[in-house]
Amino acid sequence: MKEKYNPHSIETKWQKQWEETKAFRVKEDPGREKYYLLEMFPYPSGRIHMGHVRNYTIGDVVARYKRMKGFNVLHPMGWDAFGMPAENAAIANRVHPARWTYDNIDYMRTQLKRLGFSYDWERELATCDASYYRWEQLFFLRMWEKGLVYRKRSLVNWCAKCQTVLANEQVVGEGQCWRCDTPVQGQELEQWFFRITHYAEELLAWCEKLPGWPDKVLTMQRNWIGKSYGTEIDFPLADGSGKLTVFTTRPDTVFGATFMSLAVEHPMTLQLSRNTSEEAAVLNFVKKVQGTNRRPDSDVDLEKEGVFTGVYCINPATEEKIPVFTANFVLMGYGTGAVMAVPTHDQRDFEFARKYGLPLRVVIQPNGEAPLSPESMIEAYEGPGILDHSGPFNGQDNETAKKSITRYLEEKGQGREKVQYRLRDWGVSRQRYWGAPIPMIYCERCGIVPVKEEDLPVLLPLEAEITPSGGSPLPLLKEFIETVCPQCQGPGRRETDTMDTFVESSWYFDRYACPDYEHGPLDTKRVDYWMPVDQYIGGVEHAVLHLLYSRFFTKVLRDLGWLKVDEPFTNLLTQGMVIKDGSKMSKSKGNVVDPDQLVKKYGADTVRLFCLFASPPERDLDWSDQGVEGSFRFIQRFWNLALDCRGRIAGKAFSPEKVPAEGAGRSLYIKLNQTIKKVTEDIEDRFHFNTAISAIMELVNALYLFQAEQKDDPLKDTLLAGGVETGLILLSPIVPHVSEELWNLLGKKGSVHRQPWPQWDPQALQEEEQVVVIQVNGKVRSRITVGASVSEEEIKTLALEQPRIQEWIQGKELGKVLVVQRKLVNIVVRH
RNA sequence: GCGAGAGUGGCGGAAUUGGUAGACGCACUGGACUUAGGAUCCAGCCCUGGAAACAGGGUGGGGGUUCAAAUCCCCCCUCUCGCACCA
Repeated sequence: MKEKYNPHSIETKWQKQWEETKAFRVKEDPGREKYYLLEMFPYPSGRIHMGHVRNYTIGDVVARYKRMKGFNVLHPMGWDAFGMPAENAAIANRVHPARWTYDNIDYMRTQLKRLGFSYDWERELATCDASYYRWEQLFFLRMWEKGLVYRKRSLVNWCAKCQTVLANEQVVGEGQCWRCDTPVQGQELEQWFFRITHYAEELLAWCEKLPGWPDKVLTMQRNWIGKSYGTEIDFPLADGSGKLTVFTTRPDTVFGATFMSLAVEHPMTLQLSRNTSEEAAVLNFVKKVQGTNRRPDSDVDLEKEGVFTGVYCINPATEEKIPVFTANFVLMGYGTGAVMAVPTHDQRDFEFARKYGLPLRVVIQPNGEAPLSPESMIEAYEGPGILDHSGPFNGQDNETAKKSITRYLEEKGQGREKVQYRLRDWGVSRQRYWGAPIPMIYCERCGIVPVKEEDLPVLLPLEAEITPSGGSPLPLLKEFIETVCPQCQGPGRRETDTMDTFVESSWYFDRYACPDYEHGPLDTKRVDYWMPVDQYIGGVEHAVLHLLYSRFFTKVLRDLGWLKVDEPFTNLLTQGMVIKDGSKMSKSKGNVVDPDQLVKKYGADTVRLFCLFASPPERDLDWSDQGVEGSFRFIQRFWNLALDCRGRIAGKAFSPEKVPAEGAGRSLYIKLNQTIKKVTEDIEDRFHFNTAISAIMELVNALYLFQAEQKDDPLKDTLLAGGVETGLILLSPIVPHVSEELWNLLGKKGSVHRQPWPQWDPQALQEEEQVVVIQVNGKVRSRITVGASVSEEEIKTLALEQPRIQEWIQGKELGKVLVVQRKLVNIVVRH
């Protein structure tokens, strides 16, 4: 009697066994080659979603595959456990964020275990544990000592809903909060910053040395860092009271600068207009601009506006007096917040000049075209050309002029070459409760004083009451705030801001190497063994956020002496989203598929199989309930095959020497080896599990036929045994439970997961008979089957002899006959 | 506007270096088994013509290179993602 495939009993049984035997625990072993496979850890939001299932299934297949290939595989899991949702839940359900978070972790852990992922659960960590974040506080102190942390008053991004500041990287779309989509407002606040700009050049340079990363991600990072070469030019104020400095990538156009524009936030804007007749107008304008959203809409450009500040400065090239404006389109956050305006060669300045009747002077004439004149121009000319109206530089081409004018200004002491980055420092202060406290103290006498290292951790007080208003309760908590200044022993006040949760996720992968280490953040010996991560897998939405921060942090920890690696992730796989009915799964769309229910209905193996089979990992996965049924059917099909021939193959050991030299047995053997090769290469080289699975399906189809047609031959039974067992091994990383069960039911010893990964027999692939396609003028007209020993010359002859081919070439002039690798013959004829 | 990626049957997707377009699966159609089938097995399944053999067309559109193009080159269209007044 054949057992029925019952996924639940099988899966519970093996999961229990893996758990009890700690099957996936790893130890550092310098004698073995390591492989560190990591998936982006989840935020414990309550339940896992299909995106997690997909991400972790992809990772698990690779981890299991690498283990079978003999690597010492680190495959850990943990929780990105600080963050806003816990506070929101606290308000909504009157439950403490800690309680909510740890309950979620407990539930989600069981969900992950039900999917059969091969994690070393002994390395599990949660970033909200003091045993984790205490080290982050230590990093903060050391970075402070090195000048990599500083406090500064500046214009920051404020999310009114989350009631906190956001980093530039966390402002997404059209200026919205990455978490809640609320439009972000600008606010002037004093904040803690990490000096990521110190590493701008290195972060950029290493983009060239990460061949295992997708180009898309590297491009996004390069653009985000945004390096450009240009010149800083000083424009003295006309009254001699100082100067304004601009950054420009077009120093070649400086002779055309007929006015200047300052950002409304530029410190000089209000200062210059003070006590002039323009003061009121400027003040008005600044207020008005700051009150509006200045991000241009996707389709309509914001109209350029500005007002005269009442003062003039001197163009250092022309020595002319030019007016200084403040304008709504000048950004304070880039360059110096002041720009020289060249209306003829910059579209924004052109529009501005036309609106306010400011003078235009053409200083670049396009090559070989009619010369430009200010009267006839309808838009700015931003292309290359020859200098005009530029004094001694007339006649130079503009690229040369960039250098010569910069040199000229340098000699005058009014300019210098400048490399400008778009990247700005990482604001890490969050006005939130559920995060790692920033270990700093304010003292009236000593100013800002770091907490002493021996006093770490600064514990997040768990007795805090979350207020329904949504603000952080920390500033209200006397026991927390009131402390002693470590320097003068006088009264001190603790920093109540917590750290951005992206700080925690910037080094968790290092801590997995030694999650239990108590003498420091990282145990050098273990971390050096495991780092860097060989393969990192996660969503592309972190292309600049988490992935840039992690790269930065790795370099910081290296420079602080805790790490030896320059980069954290050697290879990166960004998986696509899970889509249903044309859009991303979301509660609001109502197209969410619950992993729990699927596992309940079909079992984890089916869910895993479908996630891998439906599309290659980097593409979006289109969810299909019928597709899931198909995956379930395939598992059953394999189950039935294995058990149907259990009697025939029991105790029969496969050996390649016994394979028949020809016939159905030989074909099956060839198919088997083709499958091993295809599956191995698809997993190893490109993570294309979908095609790996198709190949196994083909093998199963072949085994079915073979089993039905080839009977009464013990030799064929051993071949069948070899086919079924190899199929099981190939499938085991994908559907681990059912493969282990069948391995057992077939009476095989040990665990299928401990089997070495099969190798293909290259001989078998070579000697295969080939179908050769015969084309006439590129169109397929016939096919012949040839053996391995047939030469190209013979194939050519055979092809021409074919009656069907004769019909096509008869009476025509025979041209070239091309033979391609025993695959194809193309006969060229003219008529 | 700039940058990146994609466009292949009714659907998800194959075709790895230019060499049989549509593997594998889903859906659908027919058949077998059956009291029954929403189980299982077998077969068919790009379009047009044809009973079939076969012929012609076909990978977003147009052009080109080549014995041969989904694949390479040029132009255009559509979609997705990222950045976006960056001086």
